[in-house]
Amino acid sequence: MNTEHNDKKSEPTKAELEILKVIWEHGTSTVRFVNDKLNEQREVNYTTTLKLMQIMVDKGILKRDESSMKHTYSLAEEEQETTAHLLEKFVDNVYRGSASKLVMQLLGHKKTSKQELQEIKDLLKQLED
Amino acid sequence: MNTEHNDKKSEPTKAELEILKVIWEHGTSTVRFVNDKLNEQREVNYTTTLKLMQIMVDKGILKRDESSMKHTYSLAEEEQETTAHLLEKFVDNVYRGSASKLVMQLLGHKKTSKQELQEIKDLLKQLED
DNA sequence: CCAAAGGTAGGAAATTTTTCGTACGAAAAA
DNA sequence: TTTTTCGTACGAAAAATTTCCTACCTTTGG
Repeated sequence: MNTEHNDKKSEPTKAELEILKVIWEHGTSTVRFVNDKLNEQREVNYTTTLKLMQIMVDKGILKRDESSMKHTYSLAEEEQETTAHLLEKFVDNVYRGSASKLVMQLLGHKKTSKQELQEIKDLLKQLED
Repeated sequence: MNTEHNDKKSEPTKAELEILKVIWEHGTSTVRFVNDKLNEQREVNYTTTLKLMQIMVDKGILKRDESSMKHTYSLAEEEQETTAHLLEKFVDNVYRGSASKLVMQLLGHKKTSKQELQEIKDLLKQLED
């Protein structure tokens, strides 16, 4: 028996999601890189980010490559798997499971740009097969 | 100066969202009612729910009517305002602001029923005006 | 009137999440 | 070689969230 893993497929917390966002956008990263990105938004201590990423490995959200001194961290699960899971929960929690209610609000929302709207329509057209 | 209010438009926490769900579904409620609903899912102590709802009043998420002994709690903000706000954040956090990416995943998702899918399509058709 | 049932208030404990201090090892620079 | 820089490990503090205990008040039933 080697490493001690935490098996529960736990949801990322708020701070963990921030880190995920960086890795989703830039791919496999070092702690230094992620921390620098976070610091473009707000001040975070390096060891804070390190600790969080270690926790995420323990939770099974990230994988760590320890072969070189500067460990690199990558996704344990595809971005789409994770977001799909988050989306499902979100629809349940906020729209009582009604995906169409969500889309309705999205389309009615001023912040959704014309371009986004057009993309969504195109998408739907494609689905007519 | 009378009551001490907390002005920050703070996001509901996880536990608070559970309570919001009940009030969204059933409207203005007493603590007893909300607590009973919650207990259909998991065991929660009455005073826990009470405390949470008091906190939500302080945060400005709920309003309290204290005129009768059994206080009743109602929404301080329309359901749609709240969910729109949550949705916007969700799109930003999980889909880097791309609403179409979200819809794409929703449509591709097995858990989205045929019926939901049809509703969404109809909705889009309606928007062709 | 008295007891029981059911309500609110508020502090504090318990838990979870976030942050950081300190120790220590490896690599790079002087 | 020595010092400085940069990395990880890990425990524990701090902060946020969730839970519940206790006190006390009001209403209801006997």
